[in-house]
Amino acid sequence: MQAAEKLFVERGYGAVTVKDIAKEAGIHHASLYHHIPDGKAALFVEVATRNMKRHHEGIQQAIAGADTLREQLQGIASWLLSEAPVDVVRFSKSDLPAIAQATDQATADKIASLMHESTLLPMTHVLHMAQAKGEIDHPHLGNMAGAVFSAIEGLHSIPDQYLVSSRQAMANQIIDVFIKGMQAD
Amino acid sequence: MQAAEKLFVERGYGAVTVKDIAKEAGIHHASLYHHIPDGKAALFVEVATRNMKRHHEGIQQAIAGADTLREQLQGIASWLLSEAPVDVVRFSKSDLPAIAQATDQATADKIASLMHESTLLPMTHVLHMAQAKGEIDHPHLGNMAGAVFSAIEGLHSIPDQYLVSSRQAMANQIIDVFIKGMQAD
DNA sequence: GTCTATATAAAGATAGAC
DNA sequence: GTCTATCTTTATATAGAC
Repeated sequence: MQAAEKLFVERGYGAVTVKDIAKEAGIHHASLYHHIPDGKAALFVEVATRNMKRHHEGIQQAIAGADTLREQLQGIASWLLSEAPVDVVRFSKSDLPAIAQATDQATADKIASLMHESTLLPMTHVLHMAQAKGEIDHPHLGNMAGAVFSAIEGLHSIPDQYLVSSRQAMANQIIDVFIKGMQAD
Repeated sequence: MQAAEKLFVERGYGAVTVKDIAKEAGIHHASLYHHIPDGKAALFVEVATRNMKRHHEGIQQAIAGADTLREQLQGIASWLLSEAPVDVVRFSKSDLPAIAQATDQATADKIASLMHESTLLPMTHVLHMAQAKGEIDHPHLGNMAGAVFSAIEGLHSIPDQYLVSSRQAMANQIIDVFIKGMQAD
């Protein structure tokens, strides 16, 4: 019944009502409270946690299923583009402050940490492994991991009708530019 | 009185209440309706339009104030990092649908177009100019413009306490990688 | 587990005094 | 132009029947 995940992740905490969720699930909104006795904020926390763990899993599998940096990043892009956008800006500036107020700061901090561990750390790890193998040579891999991540996620914002090629093809172009730009002269 | 801009742009339409705006402006929320007789949605439209026009102006000036592609992109980054985040994902997936429902689809479409013209088109133009001068050589400049934009905007999501170097320094690193990656072999 | 009905609180909005 | 007071609608949440 956690199709709440879709709505929360796509539109954010404040922009989704419990009625929206109930409607998506095909039940009356009062019935939802049987499943979420602790209310909307608790549901968001649960759903955000699930979502981040799924992302961690998906990204890890994408990494494990490829050998070269290019293939690994393409696999991560494939995963990210198959999921609802991970809007880190909205998350840190809008969702988490609201959750911190509805519950407490520690809960919000925990989700923020989980997000970082689930998305940026694996990306950074991939770059470090590639650097150890000599595929790239760059002094700021953490920054580059964030940049690649943001660039790929940004593709979600392009409406379908404006797409000239697939988002995956565009992601691959971006990845190629990053890899080439991160190589030693 | 349009300090509503700050709140709307930072947190999004749904996450900001009229009372929040009134409080930020230091007046009672009922007093706000003297200035916004057409309500919250109309205010958002007005504010979003202003915001996009300011961005267009800021980006154009950053471009005009520099000669090389690197300096122009650094100038654009400096502008973007001095402003509240432009969260295109939240905008397209959350804010605009809400505005379309509160007003009409045409109004939402207009803002979306303005956003594209104000941010991505100037960035793309810069890349095309640089290509004409031989600074870069890449077949998908529109995609690259979006990628640079998203990568820079993503820096907003890093909390101050986690910054090891300034956002501008990180933006410059990203720009260098992009330029090098977009150059011909 | 799901519904109807209802309570409570918050948000958007208006009226009218000053 | 700003306030207090009030209205309406919407949202979160609970109670209790089925």
